[in-house]
Amino acid sequence: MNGGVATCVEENQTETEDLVMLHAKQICEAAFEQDDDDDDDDVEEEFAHPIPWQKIEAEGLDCDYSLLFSKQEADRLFNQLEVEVEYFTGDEAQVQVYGKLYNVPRQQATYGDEGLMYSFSGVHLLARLWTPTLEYIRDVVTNATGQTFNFVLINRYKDGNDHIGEHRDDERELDPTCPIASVSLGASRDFIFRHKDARSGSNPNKRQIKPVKLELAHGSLLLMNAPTNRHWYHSLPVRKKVKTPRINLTFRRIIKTRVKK
DNA sequence: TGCAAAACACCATA
DNA sequence: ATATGGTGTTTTGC
Repeated sequence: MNGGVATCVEENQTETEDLVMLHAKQICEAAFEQDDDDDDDDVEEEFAHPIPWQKIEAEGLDCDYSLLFSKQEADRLFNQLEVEVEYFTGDEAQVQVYGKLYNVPRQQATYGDEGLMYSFSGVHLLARLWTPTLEYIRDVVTNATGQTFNFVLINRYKDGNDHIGEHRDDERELDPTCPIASVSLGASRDFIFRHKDARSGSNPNKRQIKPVKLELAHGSLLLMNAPTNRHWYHSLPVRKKVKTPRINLTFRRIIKTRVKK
């Protein structure tokens, strides 16, 4: 994940806010340029075609982005997941905020190793067993990153109205040394990081830190390395123009906790 | 082209 | 984890 890094960072055009925006198309072009004539003869076969990674860095933020799947394969994986994945329904699809119950504005599912417990919105649940497609994607991600994962959270955004608010991923039961690997399939969506000290409210230490905006493309992989999750919140905002679904898979390594008797 | 309305985005709040 | 409303910006359509 340290291979040739193309500079695709461009300042946003607006004068009111100059945020960093990475455009998927540029990343895509850079990736394929890189791939064309890069055949080193003396590397081992399985590493003969390393993926070009785009490094994304800011104060306390460290991510790597790449196109992991061709359009053809990403299409195939998307279609298979649309058949295979069983999403939460009923209570598990609801959340209570300020005393009111809401349906979460997306669909969610969790899969992982046998018997793996995880906490979600305060309750402890058992992950479903991996499906063949999920195992395949997990293994491709492992080959690309050298990291192993025992759990995946799936979020499905049926269109641009589905979204997720600003949050950090719960660290308590996550292996802090393992990055979170986020695979995107389907509609391309904006993804926004905001530093915790840049958030408003009663923050005595409020600082002016620019958000980092990415566009997560069909077939892409975003690696969120430590300590990103400690300092930066992230969200997937509403985008009314988006009319087609996106499936996001976040692979994690969960530390198995002792079950109380 | 220029304007006004509609749609969208962002932030604060509950 | 949310939706909602106020405010400011961008897009649309005439």
